[in-house]
Amino acid sequence: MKHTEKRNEILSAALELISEQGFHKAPMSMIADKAGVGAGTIYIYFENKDALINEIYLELEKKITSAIQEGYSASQPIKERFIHLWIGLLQYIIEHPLHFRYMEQYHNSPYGASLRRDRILGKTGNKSIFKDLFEEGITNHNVKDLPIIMLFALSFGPMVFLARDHTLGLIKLQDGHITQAAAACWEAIKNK
Amino acid sequence: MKHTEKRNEILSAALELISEQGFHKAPMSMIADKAGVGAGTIYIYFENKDALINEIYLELEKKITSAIQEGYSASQPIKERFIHLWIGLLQYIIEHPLHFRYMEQYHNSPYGASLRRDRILGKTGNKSIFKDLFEEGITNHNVKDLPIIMLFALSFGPMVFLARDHTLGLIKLQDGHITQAAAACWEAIKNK
DNA sequence: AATGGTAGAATGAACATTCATTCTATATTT
DNA sequence: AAATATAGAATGAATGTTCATTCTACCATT
Repeated sequence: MKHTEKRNEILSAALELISEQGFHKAPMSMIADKAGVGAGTIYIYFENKDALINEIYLELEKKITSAIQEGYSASQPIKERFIHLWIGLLQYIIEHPLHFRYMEQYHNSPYGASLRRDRILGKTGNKSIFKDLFEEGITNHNVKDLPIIMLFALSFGPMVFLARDHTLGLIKLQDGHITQAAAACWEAIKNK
Repeated sequence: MKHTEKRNEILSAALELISEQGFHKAPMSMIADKAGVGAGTIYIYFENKDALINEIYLELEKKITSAIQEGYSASQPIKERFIHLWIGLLQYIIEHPLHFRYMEQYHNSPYGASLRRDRILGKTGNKSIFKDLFEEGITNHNVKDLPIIMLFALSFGPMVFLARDHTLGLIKLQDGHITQAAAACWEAIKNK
């Protein structure tokens, strides 16, 4: 087995266990077993458990970012672009429940809190496609002139709730529901 | 110190530590210290750590439920009632950041996974002020005819995001922001 | 002195991490 | 080509730490 392959085995074993059981119920020994690898081997590929956890997060983020860009056309009206991105992201979440559960866990842990703080308060070239879209919308008076972070909350808060309910089986999201929810979020942020 | 007092000392020490550090970084010994009590004493008042954790959750739930009912006037128009409840709940969260952080932790843990928000939603016959309001709105065509759980997501998803950002110090919510957010949520669910 | 309640030390289980040893694949020599 | 040497990768038992929970000696009250 090649170096990269083994690394990926470890990453995906950890992703699966942590998503399903949480950080504390996913011991390194169990991750090693699931990856078909010795416990010590993990430490050849990752400095420690924290590093492994952060690495998984970064990889998921990369995948999600590239997934939602797909089919994005900068030439469309802003409303259509917003709805395209919103639906694309929710679609991704529904198709990758483990990824979503992992991100949730991460965000609700010290790991995620400090990362988020750095991202938002630090000024290190933190651009995102959504941020760009919101800024454009504010400039052109298509979107309410609110702090970006509030626009994020209005757009993604409902999405996360819906995704959670869906993965928990409390609701079976139909295409119609998704379209309606996207439109409702647009109505929440659009300028009247 | 009376029996009830000591019990409360333990509950509030645990609430504070767990809110700030998370379940696993809040050892029983530390809770005991903070409560000014021996470690073993906690086991006189609570069967084990799980029981303590669940008890805190139940007490918080009771407090929050009664707090949001305050000043609620069933005779007002539905929009005003919605905004009153929404702002009241966010206000409570802002004034009790520890309570909010605790609830968040709990929901994102094995403990809370089962309970979930059917409590607040009143899925199990348990009357809920929100559910009633949404149902009334749908009947009278003031609110979009969507599944209750979606209306819930649209209304409270943004609130949870805002509260999280606020308690993390990422945003300082002004009264104006809160009012605007409440109005935006109403716009998301109202019938056009 | 007997009772009831409490403190905090003792216990043992779970876990992350380390490290001495074994294995494997490639290079070097014959 | 076969035989041997070597680097570095992999292993998993051992270690030290952190906890939840239990146990015992002590204190206050009667």
